[in-house]
Amino acid sequence: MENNVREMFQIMTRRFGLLDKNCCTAGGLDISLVQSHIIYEIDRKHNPSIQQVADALSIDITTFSRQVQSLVKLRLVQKTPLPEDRRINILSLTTQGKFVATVIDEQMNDYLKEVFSHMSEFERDMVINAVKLLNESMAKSSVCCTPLG
Amino acid sequence: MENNVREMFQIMTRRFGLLDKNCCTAGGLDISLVQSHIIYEIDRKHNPSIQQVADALSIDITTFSRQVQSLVKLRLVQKTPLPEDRRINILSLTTQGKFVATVIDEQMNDYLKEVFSHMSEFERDMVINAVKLLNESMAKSSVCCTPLG
DNA sequence: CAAAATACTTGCAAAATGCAAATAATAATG
DNA sequence: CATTATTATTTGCATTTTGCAAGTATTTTG
Repeated sequence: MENNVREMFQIMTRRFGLLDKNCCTAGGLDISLVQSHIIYEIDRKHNPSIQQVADALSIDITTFSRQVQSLVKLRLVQKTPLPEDRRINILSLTTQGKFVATVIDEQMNDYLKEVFSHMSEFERDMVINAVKLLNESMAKSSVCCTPLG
Repeated sequence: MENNVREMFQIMTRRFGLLDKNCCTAGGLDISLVQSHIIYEIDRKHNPSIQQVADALSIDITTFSRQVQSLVKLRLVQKTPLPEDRRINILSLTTQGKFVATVIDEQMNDYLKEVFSHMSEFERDMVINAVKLLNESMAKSSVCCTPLG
């Protein structure tokens, strides 16, 4: 039993990773896994800086800088220097970028809905509570993942 | 509430992905995320072929072929042609490879133990049941992840 | 104001990726 | 039984991604 716990988490993680990998074609563009995470994070945070998003996703800042450049080139993301500290660049989604974020979000929600359709309502609530609990516990953990939240 | 569901899953997935990213230094070697997944899968399956592992991990077969080559070079993995069909190469872990798999496994289990330590026993059981249920439902899903199990 | 710190970018060189094509072995067909 | 698929894996090649070291620009600190 104890032995299976890691296996269960490994499989679950891999499945969600896979889902991401298949993601995403949106608005006629092929979005990579990393790009979809970046778009998601910019959408979620309120005017994040480059550094903040890189930290949140644990991506090396130099790699991230270039990822942002390519998203800017695709006209999905905008960089705006912060007036009160011009070292800092604020990231935001363009209209096109918001559209892509919405499409990806719908795809993910459809998938989650489909997965939940194989459960009873009781089970569905249990799973949601469990994931919430897991996130809270991981946030408390000293081992990993402090930047996330 | 509905809105938060995807967010919860996104955060959870990212956290477990992160954990993997930090993983692993084992036996004096730095193991990449992809390598740790490959080692895990070879350990888990019984004498898998190259094709089988590539499918299980949804890695392009040509990329995977080269990943295996580098793991062979690191003396963590062995390729053995199958006698009854010499097109097929069976993968197995060397002693060193098994050691690395064990070290990674212990790290992951320690982490899970730490995460669960922030919960009651009741909550822990709920989370484990929920993850099991999730995996079963994802397996039933038509959208994603059929090769996994 | 000079030195240190912060936010970000660029130069490289190494690694990873994936399509197309090759090789090698087996299975299927006529 | 020779020929043609089919399957498993590898290599060529060109592109992309990655991350360290070093750079620029701006702000903070002493």
